[in-house]
Amino acid sequence: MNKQPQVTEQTKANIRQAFWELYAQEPIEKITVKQITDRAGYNRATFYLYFKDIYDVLAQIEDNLLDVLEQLINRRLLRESEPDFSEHMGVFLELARRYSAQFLVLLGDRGDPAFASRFKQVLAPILDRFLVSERALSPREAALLHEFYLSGLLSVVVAWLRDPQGMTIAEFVPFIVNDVCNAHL
Amino acid sequence: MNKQPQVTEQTKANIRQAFWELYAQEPIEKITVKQITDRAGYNRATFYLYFKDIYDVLAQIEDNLLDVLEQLINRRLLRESEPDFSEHMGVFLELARRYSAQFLVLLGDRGDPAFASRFKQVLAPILDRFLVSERALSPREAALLHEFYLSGLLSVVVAWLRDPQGMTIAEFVPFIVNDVCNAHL
DNA sequence: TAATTAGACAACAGGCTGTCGAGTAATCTG
DNA sequence: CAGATTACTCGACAGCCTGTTGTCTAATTA
Repeated sequence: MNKQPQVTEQTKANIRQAFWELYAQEPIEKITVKQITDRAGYNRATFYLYFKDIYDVLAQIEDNLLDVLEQLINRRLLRESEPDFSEHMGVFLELARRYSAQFLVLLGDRGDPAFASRFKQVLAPILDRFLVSERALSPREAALLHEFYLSGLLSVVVAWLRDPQGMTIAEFVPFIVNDVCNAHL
Repeated sequence: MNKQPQVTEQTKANIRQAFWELYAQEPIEKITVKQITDRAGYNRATFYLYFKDIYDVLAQIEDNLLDVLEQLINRRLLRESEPDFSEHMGVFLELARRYSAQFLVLLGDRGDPAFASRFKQVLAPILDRFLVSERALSPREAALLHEFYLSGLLSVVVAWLRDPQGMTIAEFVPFIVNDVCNAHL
């Protein structure tokens, strides 16, 4: 029986955690490997056993987060034969709440714009199922309308996450459906 | 007559230009002062006469861009007693086109998320004049709706800029007004 | 013409990065 | 259970980048 890999995983997790605590406080370009390993309690060289550089740590965290999102979408949302927007929104908002600490940092002012792009790519197929228009749009117009809703919805969800004293999911969903999206659902 | 300041300004402009050429190609954290000054044809130390660090160069470029935008808004748009959304949009799109190279980089995947925030703050007062809702919204709801449109419109404009072969301003404005925003104008 | 100022630079100290080889502890094998 | 092997961690090194200081040159001023 091999017990070592657990040590490795624990070490990686500790380093990721230390990185994340720093990343929530200061921009990534000010963070040094020494800061991270000091905080995690390892030698600086140990960092390089598990990560290529500091951006690799961030990438792993992002990949993991997008994986969770993708699983949710593929397993719970895209399978339904009669999709319901409110239900989809509710499910998504629960996930957003659970990972709000990460989302708020990654999508915030010190965050990673590339993450926002990837996030939107993952969400795109869901929006496709609901977006309609009065008038028949050209492919180009449809793509732009899609981009509008994708960015708008993502931003409004982030704004909602930023205000923990604000609306509950039960209040927020009908607001989105009735007041924000009423034109194109 | 003092001719020196012109030399200074030219030097700064050369350094800014060299930085920008690099920034369009690679992420800012990979850029070194040496790269910039080599490209601009100065000694590395000269850089520090005019800029605090590399982020200071970016900040100056961003400030300048937001200044231009703010001037446009204060002088041409907010003064009108009977504002017209289509006209505002058209004026804004001309500016966006003129500076599209900068906007596309700053608002793109390798860009600066803080710039997007500041950009939206500058645009906010304009949107305030046009955004309405069927139902009376609470302040919290109104803020969220505002955020939705601000982010959505900015993203759709960026998507439009990315596609130079795409719609003209004359085609794009009515699309925005009639197909995208029809619910809340 | 002499003094002052602006502009540019070479050189230095200090910090961070990425790597390599050595050391220690845990696991496997005969 | 003893010796070999593997997993894991660390100290140390070379090289690059940063930010600053003092110096040199050329232009401006008096």
